[in-house]
Amino acid sequence: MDAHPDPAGDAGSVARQAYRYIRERVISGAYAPGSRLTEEQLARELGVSRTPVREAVRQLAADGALVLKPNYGIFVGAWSRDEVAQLFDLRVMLESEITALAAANIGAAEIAQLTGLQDELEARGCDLSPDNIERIAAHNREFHRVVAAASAKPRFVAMLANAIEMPIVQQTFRRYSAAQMARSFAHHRELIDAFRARDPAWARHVISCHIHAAKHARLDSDAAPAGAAQ
Amino acid sequence: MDAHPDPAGDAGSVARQAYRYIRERVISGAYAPGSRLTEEQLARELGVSRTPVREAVRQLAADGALVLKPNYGIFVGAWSRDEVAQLFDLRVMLESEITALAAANIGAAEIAQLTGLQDELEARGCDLSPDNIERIAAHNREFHRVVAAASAKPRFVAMLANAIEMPIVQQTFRRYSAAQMARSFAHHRELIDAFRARDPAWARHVISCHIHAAKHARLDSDAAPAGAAQ
DNA sequence: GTATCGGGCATTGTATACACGGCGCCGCGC
DNA sequence: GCGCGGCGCCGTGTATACAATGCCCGATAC
Repeated sequence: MDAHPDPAGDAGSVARQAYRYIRERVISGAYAPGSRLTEEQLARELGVSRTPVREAVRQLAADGALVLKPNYGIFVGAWSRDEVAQLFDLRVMLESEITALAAANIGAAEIAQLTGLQDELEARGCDLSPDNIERIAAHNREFHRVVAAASAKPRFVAMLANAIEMPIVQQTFRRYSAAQMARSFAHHRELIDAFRARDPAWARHVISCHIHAAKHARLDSDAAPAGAAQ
Repeated sequence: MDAHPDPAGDAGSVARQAYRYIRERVISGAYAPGSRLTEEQLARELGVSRTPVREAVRQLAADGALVLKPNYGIFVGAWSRDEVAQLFDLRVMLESEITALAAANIGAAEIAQLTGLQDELEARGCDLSPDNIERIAAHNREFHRVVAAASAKPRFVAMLANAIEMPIVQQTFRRYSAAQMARSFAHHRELIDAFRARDPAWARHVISCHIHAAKHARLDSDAAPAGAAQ
């Protein structure tokens, strides 16, 4: 894996690469929730020494992706169904306020940007294959990021979002049905309309619906995961 | 206080000590905002090697207390007046919701606990000497932590609070006048009464006032002292 | 005088070696 | 057979050595 260390596109330090690698494995479920890891094993997997691995692991522990037991071990984070539900409730609070702010402050350029993003999103939306889902998720994050930027407090909103992102992103969005995806897109469209109307209250309620729907999609997909391949 | 989501490492660990030491120096202003630090200097100050210092520094960067420039240096976090104001606005959002939840869920035991804390707080309140201020601040944090615990989502609320704590705690609360302190205490008392009445709306508005007052106290205290250079 | 290029140096980034501490296992005693 | 204490192994915690990187600043050309 490090045998081909892209000479030109050194996409960051080794520690950063390790961070992304481990994070990806945690999110995708390759490391089972609650399971134990060791620094040395990760170092071997990545073909690097323990030092950058330690750095990545500490960072992921701060994100909540891993839990460290001092002088003992590293464990993959695990959240109960109830905790995930709590987290979505918190997200409703946060994003409602942020989106209302955005509706009051947003400019025409940003609305156009959101429209463009949503066009691309829907162009891809028909294909639900795993790797395309990944691209859709990325676009979706970008959409929400632009909304956060329009709230006039982008830096701190990002910090908050980061603090609670991990338990939510783990496995989310990968199991959306076509109907759920369609509803999600409809919410985005309605949100853009609310922005065009500069109507904070409308925007607030749209985003509330959006996240509530996501919450239940997630909880349902946790409950009935049998069929899908990992 | 075990519930405190402090970064990994047991209390005696060198890395943990380094974390607390540097954090304290940043908060107290011993390291001026925006100034540059080096790992080696910090290691010498603490009498340890760079390794645990690096760990502490990374943690503090995640907290927002420090800013790292890759391959170059470590800088103490600095926030503009406007950013601090934004942060307090965000806190109003968050704590309003959390406090309203707490008002709906809180039990008699927790109300008694808050009352006890507030009694202690006011017993100390007359003395505004710097080291006593520190104790008052600790009690104040504990008060708000108990409220968060009553919101039925303590773990994630703590994560959120942690994410935005640093720019606020830096220098805050140290310059409260006697009148401001008295008002703060009055808010706490009123909040307890709102909890007794199980009135979420009342509690929400009390905490809003509380944080708005804190915001302006902080902004004024930033403006007043000799540091007019910035 | 000013802009640009290149070498030196300070500082971070990574690897390796060693120390410390906890957990589990085995043997002993009861 | 069961509980308890010492011992060894495994894994993290810390120190040190070396490599790589980016800024600072002087030299040089225009």
